Parts: sequence; C-alpha cells; structure tokens
Amino acid sequence: MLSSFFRHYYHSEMAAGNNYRVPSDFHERDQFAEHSILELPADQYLMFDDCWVEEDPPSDASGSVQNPVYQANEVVESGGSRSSHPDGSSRTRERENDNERREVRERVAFRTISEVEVLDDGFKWRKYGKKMVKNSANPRNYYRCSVDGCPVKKRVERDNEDPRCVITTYEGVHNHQSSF
DNA sequence: CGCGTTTGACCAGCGC
DNA sequence: GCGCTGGTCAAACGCG
Repeated sequence: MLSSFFRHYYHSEMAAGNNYRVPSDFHERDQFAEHSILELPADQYLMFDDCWVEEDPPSDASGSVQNPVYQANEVVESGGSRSSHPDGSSRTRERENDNERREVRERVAFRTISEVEVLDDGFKWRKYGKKMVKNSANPRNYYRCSVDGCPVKKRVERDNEDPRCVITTYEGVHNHQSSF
C-alpha cells in the first residue's frame, strides 16, 4: 500500500524507456513508512500523483509562473502525452534529442504528506546548505549523498501552500547500492 | 576525534 | 554593470 502508486509510476516510466531515476529500492524501505506517515489515514499515505519530472522550462514560458514547482509540472504536462499511465514514446524521442543538446539531468520531484522533512529513503545524506527561497516562508534544505564519489543530491522543502506536505527533489543517479 | 549540521559568504546565471 | 536569486562552500560548532 505504502508506495504502490510510486512503484507503478516508477516501473511504468522505466518500461516506457524514459530515463527517469530514483534511488534504487526506494519503494522497499519499510523505514520510510515508520518515519513519516504511520499516524496518517491510509488515504493520505502518499501523494505520488503529484510526482513530476523537472526539466528546463522553455525560454518563452518563464516569468509568469510564480511557483517553480508548478512551473516544472506544467512543462511536463504540456510537453508530452504523459498521464498517470504514460505511453512515453514521444517523450523518449524528445529525451534523445535533449541528450544531444545538453548533458542528461535526471531529476525527480514529488510531494509527500509528512511530519518530518527528511524521509528515510535508504540512503545516507549529508546536509550542505539551507536557503530561504522566494515565494516561500519555508527554507529549502540541500543534501548530498554521503557515499564517496556519488553525485546524487536532493532538495527538501516544505510546501508553502500546504505545510503538511514536503517537496523532495532528487537529482542524479546513485552509483552504488543503498546504505542498508 | 570523527562526522554531521549550521550559517554567513561566495559565486553564477539571469533580467533589467 | 548592477541587483536579485538559487545553489554551493567552508569554517565554526555540536554531539556521540
């Protein structure tokens, strides 16, 4: 139950050939539930329907959208044929074109209802920064995977519009197994 | 003593 | 060029 939607999302994306990644065996961490959401009703477990993949917005789309979170979301929705069950074929071609133009940036963002901001996703993180960001009363925290040589980073911030929610953004792919 | 966090400084990109 | 903003660095500090 815990992360069935996420598992479905993740595998459907991978099956579609999209290059989206999250930490391996993320969805199998029991500790994830213990830390974050046990006290919540089952139907509020996780809001992975708000999962999206951030991409660089087109240059003519910037400026009018205040919240970068939703800006990223809109880019995904308008740029391809994604739904909760994406076919991914057109996006795969877009990806290949993107890869020729710029380095691959694998980034996944999602929102969870959680009391704690640092969710246990099976990896060990080292905090390296904290910043107040515009249009949000909550600070954004920056973490790096503490495994030597691993390039993965994540940003964590509490949703300004819904303080129950935590927005987590992963960037990069782990070059190792989880810490457990 | 080693490791992780805190926090102000610094830097790069962008718009004007 | 200047100011704003987001992201990173690194010294100081805290804790086990």
